[in-house]
Amino acid sequence: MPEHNERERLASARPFAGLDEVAVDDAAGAGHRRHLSPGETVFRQGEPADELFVLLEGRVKVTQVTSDGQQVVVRLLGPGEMMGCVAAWGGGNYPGTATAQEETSVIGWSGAALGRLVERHPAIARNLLGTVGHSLQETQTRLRELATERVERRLAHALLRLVDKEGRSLRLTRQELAELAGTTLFTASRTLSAWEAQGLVEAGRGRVTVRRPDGLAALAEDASP
Amino acid sequence: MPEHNERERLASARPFAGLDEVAVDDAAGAGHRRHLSPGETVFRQGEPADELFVLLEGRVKVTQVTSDGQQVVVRLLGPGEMMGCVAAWGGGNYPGTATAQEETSVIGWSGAALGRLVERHPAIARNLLGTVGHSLQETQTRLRELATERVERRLAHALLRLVDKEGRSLRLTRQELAELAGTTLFTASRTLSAWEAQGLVEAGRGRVTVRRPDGLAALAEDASP
DNA sequence: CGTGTTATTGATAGATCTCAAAGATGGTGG
DNA sequence: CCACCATCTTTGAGATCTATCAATAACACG
Repeated sequence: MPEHNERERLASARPFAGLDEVAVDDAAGAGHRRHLSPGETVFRQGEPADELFVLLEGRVKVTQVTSDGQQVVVRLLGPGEMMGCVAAWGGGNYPGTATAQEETSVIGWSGAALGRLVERHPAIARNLLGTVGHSLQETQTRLRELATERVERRLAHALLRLVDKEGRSLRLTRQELAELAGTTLFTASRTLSAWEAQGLVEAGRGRVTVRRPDGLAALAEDASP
Repeated sequence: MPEHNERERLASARPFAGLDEVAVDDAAGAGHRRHLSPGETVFRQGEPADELFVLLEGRVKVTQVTSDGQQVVVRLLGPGEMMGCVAAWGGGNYPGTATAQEETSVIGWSGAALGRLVERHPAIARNLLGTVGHSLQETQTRLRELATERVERRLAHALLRLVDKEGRSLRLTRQELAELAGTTLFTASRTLSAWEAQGLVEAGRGRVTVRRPDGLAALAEDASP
């Protein structure tokens, strides 16, 4: 409903950063909105990737499942972030599933609409490239962590990344945290318990509050406690 | 030396796929060549990312090291592939180190030159986006594998990916294979020994030949032997 | 106050890493 | 042509982390 608010959101979203009002309005006009309740999906893994989305309001989780049912959290998104970028270059199918975590609204553009938009405002192309590239770097970093680091450190890194994006009060289950760090619910729970005993975090049902980010950072970087 | 050959290489490289001759020549003219012997680096982790490169000839390995010295192979590149794409959007520093594995020649463009090139030939922007996006997808897949799969499967996947790109005869050490799959030299060696006993592969010093890709695929996908 | 989800904790087994030692391999220079 | 060297590889034994399984507890919600 609040058009004004929506434009602000778009203007602060990565793909449209630094664009003038005209361009943002043009983009806003070309896209179409969609509202989702918790549990509904923006797109599903394997579907043809025909649209690119920007999250206006709410939180979205992007997951990938293996053939045998195991799940990984690929990304957690907050307002202003982009998803489904495969659509931008006609890349076939969505590689993951995007699920709303709370009341969420998104705005989406079809590949064709996006093409026209980029033609009118070439800066968008550069922004898109930067956004995707940024994701690539973050993913490569996670890859390196997963390949070389122990579970406790990976958990610390995962939490710290979330704190950077969303603040110290995080709303996620142990299961989700585990999938982010590539471990199991049980190990995540044990680790959080230990950290809570050390006063590093405060944990509740579906909730983790980081008390001492510096303490976690020490765990994540260094070896010694 | 062979300008003709070079243009063919560029034209078949992902960032320039589908472009007309004029554009390819323009790109070739704007970039500058560099030759590297085994062990020399195209760029190093942490250096300011000022150039984007396309590999014309040879093989290049991109690695990332952790603060405590552990190493991961982020990518292995063959002719026509792109590296250092961070430079395309002024993204700060190279996240990894690119090392020549054999006699190698590359062509590079500064961020500014690339900007001008994209202005003259907008299709390049779309190609770049597609290339980076493709890397992102592949990286996310590896991430999922690393998070959910056992070492043997990860090794199988790593080999299969290489076979797809370079054929059945691969030139890599156990160490490199291990870093690709996120495991140790020792486990990689043991696994290859087992596979060799089953006739799946043939291994030598710095060399792996895949005899039965289907057999590896069965290991990688399914659970049963 | 049930009821279903989420979290905790313990015991156990198994995969994988670590460390150590020895065996191949291929290139190089005398 | 051969001996030598650095590098790569194999294999074993033990330690350790982490997943797995099972049982219980805490929580939120209608």
